[in-house]
Amino acid sequence: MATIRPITTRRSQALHRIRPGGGPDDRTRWQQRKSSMTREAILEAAVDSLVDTGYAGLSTNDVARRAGVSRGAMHHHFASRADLVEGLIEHVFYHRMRQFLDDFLARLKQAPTGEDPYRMAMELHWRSVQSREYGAFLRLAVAARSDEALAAIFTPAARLYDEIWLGEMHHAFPQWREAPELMRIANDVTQAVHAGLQINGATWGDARMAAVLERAAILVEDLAREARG
Amino acid sequence: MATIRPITTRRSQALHRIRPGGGPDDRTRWQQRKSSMTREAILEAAVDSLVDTGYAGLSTNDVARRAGVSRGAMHHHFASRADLVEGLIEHVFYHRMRQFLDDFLARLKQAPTGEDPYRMAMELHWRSVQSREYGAFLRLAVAARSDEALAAIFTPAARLYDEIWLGEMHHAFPQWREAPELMRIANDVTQAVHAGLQINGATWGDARMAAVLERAAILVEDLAREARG
DNA sequence: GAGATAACCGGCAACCCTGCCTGTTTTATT
DNA sequence: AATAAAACAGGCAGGGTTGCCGGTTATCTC
Repeated sequence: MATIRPITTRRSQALHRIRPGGGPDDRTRWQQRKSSMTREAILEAAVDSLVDTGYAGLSTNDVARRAGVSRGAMHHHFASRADLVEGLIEHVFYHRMRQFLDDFLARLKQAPTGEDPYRMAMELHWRSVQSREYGAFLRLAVAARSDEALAAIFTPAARLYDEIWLGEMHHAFPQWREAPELMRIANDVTQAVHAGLQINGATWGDARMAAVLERAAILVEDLAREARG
Repeated sequence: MATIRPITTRRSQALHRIRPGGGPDDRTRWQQRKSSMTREAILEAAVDSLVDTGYAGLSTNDVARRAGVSRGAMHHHFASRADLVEGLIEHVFYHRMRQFLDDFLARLKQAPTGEDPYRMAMELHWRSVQSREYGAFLRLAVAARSDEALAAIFTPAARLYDEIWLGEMHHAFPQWREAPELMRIANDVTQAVHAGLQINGATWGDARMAAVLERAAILVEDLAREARG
């Protein structure tokens, strides 16, 4: 049983443990450093390509073009399209989560005493679903519904990050410790509503979106009240 | 201002008004009839192709193959991929809505007095988002987020059907007449949650999905209470 | 400094998709 | 019955994508 330490000293260590290989901040070997930089460039371009053209439209050619990298280099880092997709999934999950958690933990640390932490978290999550990475996530999630090969990579990754995510929430909101299932519901409802709004938002317009967001916030507050007593 | 008639005599006339051209049930001219039958077959195959391969992967070739139709016939009915997409969008919206409204109005008519109509409607909607047509809708909605040409066709169609949909709900639940915006929120929350669950469901599993569905149902009942007084 | 190794380059063959275009068969009109 | 028109068939060129492979350059190791 892991001891629960204050979040301010943790800075989402679970995420760091997950991250494979040394990032671009490896100073000793220039070759490896440059290599991992082009790798990152390729993955960033892959996110763009995925968001622009969709999963089926994602082509190694297009990605190499966008990244300003030769097809040879592309093939060196990712031998096949499947390899690229695998790296892409990792990349998308990691960066989206990292972005949210960094923002979240930072604001939790320096929060004004009056601020409602649930509203704050929901607002940050809402911002995170508007990111490029979430666009990529949506593409992948929808494609995985009917592509078994993709699902075989995507679903386990999604489950892993979901687990880490819930763990972080658990640490961030110790008030819910007596009712973890209520917190999980609050989390799931938030994510579901935000995902749904990303799907239907363009049709409904800002006003209707805002109304739904507000109701979701109230629901989470209700759950928090329920958890306290 | 249109007079409000009992739904049982209406059977979603608005939908019939929308539907372009005579369907396959045109008995006079065999040529036209057969033509519209292959057209339907093509569109059905297009739904399959869209769900299987995604919007970018949707190819006229593949659709013709699935429909068991020559490329010539394909080209005759839909001169370009864009034409096919246009027809496909119409087809998907129409059939999904038609399916839901038919089921909904039928069950409303013969509802046992004890049945909660909101739960019933939500259950039917949940079933409808599990349909093939909703899978196609998801593909299109996600693709339209970054494809302007697609969005130019998709968004107006989505708005039109949304309007008809809300109109039908309005007729079906006259109890909300005093608070139409609350009913709209109930509708939007339901659709958003169900969409979000279609995105995240594979990751979360059935138990978590059920919990979210239950909370959404409670929220809708709260809104109904609020609307009554 | 020299060999080993990793990073990168761009061409080739096979395949698929699109849009167009020329025929052929089936149905409608008169 | 004859002409018009709609429905359908399938080939062709142009372009894009994939996976692979031989060659080149930069970096690491000893």
